[in-house]
Amino acid sequence: MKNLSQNQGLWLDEAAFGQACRKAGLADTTQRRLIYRVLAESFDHPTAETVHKRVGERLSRVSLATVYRNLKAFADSGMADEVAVGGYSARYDANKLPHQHLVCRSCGQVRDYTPDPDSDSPRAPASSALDGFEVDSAKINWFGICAECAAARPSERKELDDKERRH
Amino acid sequence: MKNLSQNQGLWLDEAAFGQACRKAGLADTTQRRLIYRVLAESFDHPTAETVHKRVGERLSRVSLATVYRNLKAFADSGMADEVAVGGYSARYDANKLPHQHLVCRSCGQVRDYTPDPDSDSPRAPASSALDGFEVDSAKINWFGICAECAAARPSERKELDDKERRH
DNA sequence: ATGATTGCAAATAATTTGCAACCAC
DNA sequence: GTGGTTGCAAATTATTTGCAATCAT
Repeated sequence: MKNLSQNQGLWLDEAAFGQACRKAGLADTTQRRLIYRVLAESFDHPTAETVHKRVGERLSRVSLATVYRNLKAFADSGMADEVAVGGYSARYDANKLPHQHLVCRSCGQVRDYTPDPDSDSPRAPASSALDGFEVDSAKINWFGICAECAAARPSERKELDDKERRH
Repeated sequence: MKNLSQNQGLWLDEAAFGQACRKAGLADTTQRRLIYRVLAESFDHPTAETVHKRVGERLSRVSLATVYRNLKAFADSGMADEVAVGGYSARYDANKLPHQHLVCRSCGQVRDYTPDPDSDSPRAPASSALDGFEVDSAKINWFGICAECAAARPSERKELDDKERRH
């Protein structure tokens, strides 16, 4: 597990977490803290199930329902984002710095991609073209085949979990 | 219902549909045809439930399972796309021309947005930055508040269906 | 103290699947 | 004919919810 001191602004440290909770009207509980910490240190955009598994590997007996409730609470309060890439289950991401995603059609992995600020970022749509729709944020996903899957001959490719399918 | 003759390349006409089915190894059945037609004439990125409802308004008794099976078949064969915007259910889109989506956080509606080809489109990531990931397509969603929701005072805003929530 | 949060189990929602009858090629 | 497709009902999977006990403020 990565040390929290390596944080480069991607996630909230202990103090910032407490502050964010207070601002959102959320109590600062052991479970909540742990769920957030696990999410913040996961770079694979885990589902609720996966977060639950990882929380379980660590410490306490946190119920799956609590994981669901908290991931949603984080998303509602802006402490984390939902990543919608297709697939039956929701994925979450604690990285609040602007970034995009690379989604492999073969194995389903989701990687962060941070474009070069001035050259690669899509410009927000000109508001003149939107008759009144006010854009406040973007979610950009690039689909393709990751290096590992491309390297493996098709027959050897890591199969998608059923739950990851549907792109 | 819009006349198929208004098609401007967005969807497959009768002949092209048959051809696409053959290429994908799919039989050309009444239900399949009808489901595709309903999807192609829907501009709101409907869920399977919604497509099923619309198919039912039209004609035959097509089962929900068949709608699910076919929407997935269309997506697998490239005849349609899944639109992942968050929310519990999958949405589908028969429009194969490159475009982006505007998603209202308040009412959940999903609108097409076709950027000005040279100015607004995001450039594909430079492959040098992706260590081996081969991008083949993009899905771009802009989130915000639509004109109708912005106009309504907050209390009057059309509430999200539970199923539409989760952005 | 008071209200938010948790765990558990039961409920709901979305989607998939097995199988026999049926339709397209 | 033969294999793909459909409808139906039952099964699965993901997520939510009610409620009593417990924790945070």
